[in-house]
Amino acid sequence: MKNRLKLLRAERDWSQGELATRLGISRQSVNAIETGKYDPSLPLAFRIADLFALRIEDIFLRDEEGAGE
Amino acid sequence: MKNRLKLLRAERDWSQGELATRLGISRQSVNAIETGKYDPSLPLAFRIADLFALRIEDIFLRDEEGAGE
DNA sequence: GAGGCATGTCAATGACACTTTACATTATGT
DNA sequence: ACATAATGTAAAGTGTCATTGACATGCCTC
Repeated sequence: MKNRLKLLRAERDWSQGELATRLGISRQSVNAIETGKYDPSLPLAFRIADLFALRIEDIFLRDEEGAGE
Repeated sequence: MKNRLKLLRAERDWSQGELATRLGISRQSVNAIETGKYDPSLPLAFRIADLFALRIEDIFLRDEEGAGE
């Protein structure tokens, strides 16, 4: 399960801490998700999608998706 | 976090056990998700969406969504 | 009424999501 | 050189996801 979180965050010039605050989670959780340590829970994935006004499928990708690029 | 799992399963005439097998999880897990005991992990949510050929947002709903119906 | 099937639920266990505290690194500014 | 901000990482703790095994119910059929 890959994700485009780091990219989306960079587009908005947000630090990990700032994104964490907006999501109501810890900075370390943001870091862990970005660096692929684990996947967020489904409710958190929805909050992330809402924050960026995107669909979950546009932020989180199956491991094959977009891999060959 | 609500979900339309029971409905989608009924449309296909699958038992909880049959759905569980197709998803590679236990029957009790299917039951627990359907009865709202907990939400699936994000990877499992993707597997469910793939199985029904739907988007996650079309199966799992924020608590407000479609509530007033 | 006995047998099978689908469902709901409970207890116990292991794995993972998320937390706090803490430390190291790198870059920037004074 | 010192301080600050951002990032990466680690350990320990809590709660939730998901597991198996078991038991009870209702339905359907024989």
